[in-house]
Amino acid sequence: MSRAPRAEGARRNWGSDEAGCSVLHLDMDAFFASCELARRPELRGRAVIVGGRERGVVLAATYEARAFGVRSAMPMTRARVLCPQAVVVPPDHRLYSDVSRSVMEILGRVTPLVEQISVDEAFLDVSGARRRLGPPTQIGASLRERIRAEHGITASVGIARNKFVAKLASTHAKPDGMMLVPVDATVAFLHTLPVGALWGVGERTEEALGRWGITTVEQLAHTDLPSLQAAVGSVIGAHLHDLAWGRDLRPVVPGREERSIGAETTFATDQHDPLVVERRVLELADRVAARMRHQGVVARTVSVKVRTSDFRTLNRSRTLGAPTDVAREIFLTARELVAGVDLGGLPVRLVGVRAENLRQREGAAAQLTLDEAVDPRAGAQRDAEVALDAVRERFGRAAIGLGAPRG
DNA sequence: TCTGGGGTCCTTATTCGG
DNA sequence: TCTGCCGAATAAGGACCC
Repeated sequence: MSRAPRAEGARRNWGSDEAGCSVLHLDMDAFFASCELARRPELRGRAVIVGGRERGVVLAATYEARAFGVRSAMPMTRARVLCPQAVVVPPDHRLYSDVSRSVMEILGRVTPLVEQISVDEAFLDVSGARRRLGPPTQIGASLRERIRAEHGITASVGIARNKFVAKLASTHAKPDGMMLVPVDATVAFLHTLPVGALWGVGERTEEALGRWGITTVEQLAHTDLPSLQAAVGSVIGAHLHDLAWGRDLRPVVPGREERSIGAETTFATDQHDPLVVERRVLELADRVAARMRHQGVVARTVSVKVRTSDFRTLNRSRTLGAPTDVAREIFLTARELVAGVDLGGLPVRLVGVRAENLRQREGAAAQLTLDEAVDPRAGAQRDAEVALDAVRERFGRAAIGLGAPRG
């Protein structure tokens, strides 16, 4: 699912010295599509695209589909034109997260130092596992084999001295491969790549660098820092310069806490009716709050996102007096924020609700109790929503919805 | 061709209290 | 009491990642 550009020149054997290379990046190939193939083996060998309906984008495509130019994040309409014979499968996120959890368990048997960075990839620091399990390449090979045997999907592995280089190595090992970048080959490897391969260089930054004549990592490495910072900003400039020389001191951090929880949806057709938008905001607030309660967190800030038909995106946020995990409170705040957005007369394409400034509910308990003392209904509302959680746990999400509060 | 949904982080402007 | 300055928190937007 990675969109980072690759360089054919970088796809070669860079040597076999594993000394100092303890960071392993594991990335599952065409993950969503691989999961679908694993449960429907009759699709193997065919062009398969996982993606939504009319207004969706490609979430994953098998390599057979990619041969026709299909890429992830491409609008489905375009993908169907490029590859009309492809089998299109709607996404089943429950399946993918189940497989993901199981794969992460496999990784956890190697070392507790596993940092999951998305549903389909993770970093491992195997420095402590070498004596027990052998060199990193051996650990990588055995992980790939176990994932294939248990789930029928392939994963690629990059091994290097730090996270950033390991990630680039796995990208260039795909599909179904493994690449080691020895410490003393790191700079040579990086300097075969275009700037767009660097983590943090997207379309805009690539453009900005291009205006300064910088199109390759090697050129970036040899650009003096002040010029670089003038081109892309001081923080990003310094960061990219470090990366271009293979310097990345970020450690592998297991179990990072989430900073925000959100939900958003695009309407099937652009929406003029504010009541329909409001109804959707309620559903989203409900989903967000349920997830917050499930994870035992409360939020101090509520933010909304509105995208108009011309694809302009507007954000509004408000920090609450006291943290909450109650859908009703999130909804009431979100509704006000959305109502305050100047749409310029345009219909709404997308609306989203996000809870930010998260903290554990435990630590915030005193504040919550105080709040409930001021307004006892807040406690009652929360109790009602917890009861809803229990019903949904037994009968499914669709079993029961949250009523729209008045006022 | 017409652009999802889940996030993180950075930048800049504004506000507010001391 | 007024002014200026500073730092922290907030708000909005944007780039980026998978």
